Amino acid sequence: MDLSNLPGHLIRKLHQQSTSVFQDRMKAGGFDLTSVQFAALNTLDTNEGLDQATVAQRIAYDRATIGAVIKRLEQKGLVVRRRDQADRRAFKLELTEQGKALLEELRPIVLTLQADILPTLSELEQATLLELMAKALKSKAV
Amino acid sequence: MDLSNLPGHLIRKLHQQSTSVFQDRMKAGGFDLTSVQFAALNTLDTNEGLDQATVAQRIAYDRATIGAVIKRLEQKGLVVRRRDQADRRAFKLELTEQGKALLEELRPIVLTLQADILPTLSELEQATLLELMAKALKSKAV
DNA sequence: CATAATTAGTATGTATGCTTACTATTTATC
DNA sequence: GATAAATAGTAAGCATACATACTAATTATG
Repeated sequence: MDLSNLPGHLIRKLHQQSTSVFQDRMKAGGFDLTSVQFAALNTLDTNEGLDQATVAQRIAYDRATIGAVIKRLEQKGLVVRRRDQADRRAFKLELTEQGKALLEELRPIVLTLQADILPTLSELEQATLLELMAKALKSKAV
Repeated sequence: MDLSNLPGHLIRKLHQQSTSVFQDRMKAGGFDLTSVQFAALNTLDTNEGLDQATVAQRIAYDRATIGAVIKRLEQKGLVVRRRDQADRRAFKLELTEQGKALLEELRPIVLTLQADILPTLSELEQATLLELMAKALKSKAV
């Protein structure tokens, strides 16, 4: 039984390649941010005042994981957490000026890097792959 | 900037879906094994006496990660490690009878589960996706 | 053949990623 | 309006995943 052609294995390796490219580019640019941290940061910019649970849902992580991610973003001075007065269980999250500035700086880099995740595919092949992945993620029957 | 259509994000979510299906099926069958542990086990069956570094290379993990994985497989009584007399830095890894039996039991389940990772794609679409992923993993120019 | 470079595995530290259980608070329900 | 159910966040535990540094052993090189 050869695993190497099974979906699970191919997907895992592709994910590995993807995060590796992201990390390399961040390191090359002198930035200290993971792809998860970037995703959280980016979600907050377009939606000021979200709480952690909503951020988690938007980028498809569980609450426990996002809690730790936000904690690190806060420690880096990129995000602030304020108790939501309307719902005192929750925090309202906001980017700091530093967070906004970093995000503006990172966005073009992250956009550029996407093509390098799939360097051996033609434009058409990349588009096809993205389309199929998006479809594969839609409404699992289960 | 919408991340949801970028390669990195789609790949991560697909990976998430993939591991989730694997875990669900294992749990449903009453098995206690992760996809990584299965991959290691499967590699050892077809290649008795491999060392950890080679296993890591075969399934594309780093040495530190595979060391912990093998340790857990050993604790579960599925694998034994013997010092390689020809190279006393290394261990030769072998499946126990229990390991072999479990593997035989799991293989058909793992094969079946692969289709459920991509439930919304047609046969042709699945084949196309696998082909493109395989190509995307080939010889990164860098 | 002595020493340098490499290699196998471990240890440590950081960061996901998920589960279960817990507290505090809010919403639903009777 | 009291109580039950649900929700936000945290805590603890387990399992990847990778980088760096370390020890022990092997191989390359002068």
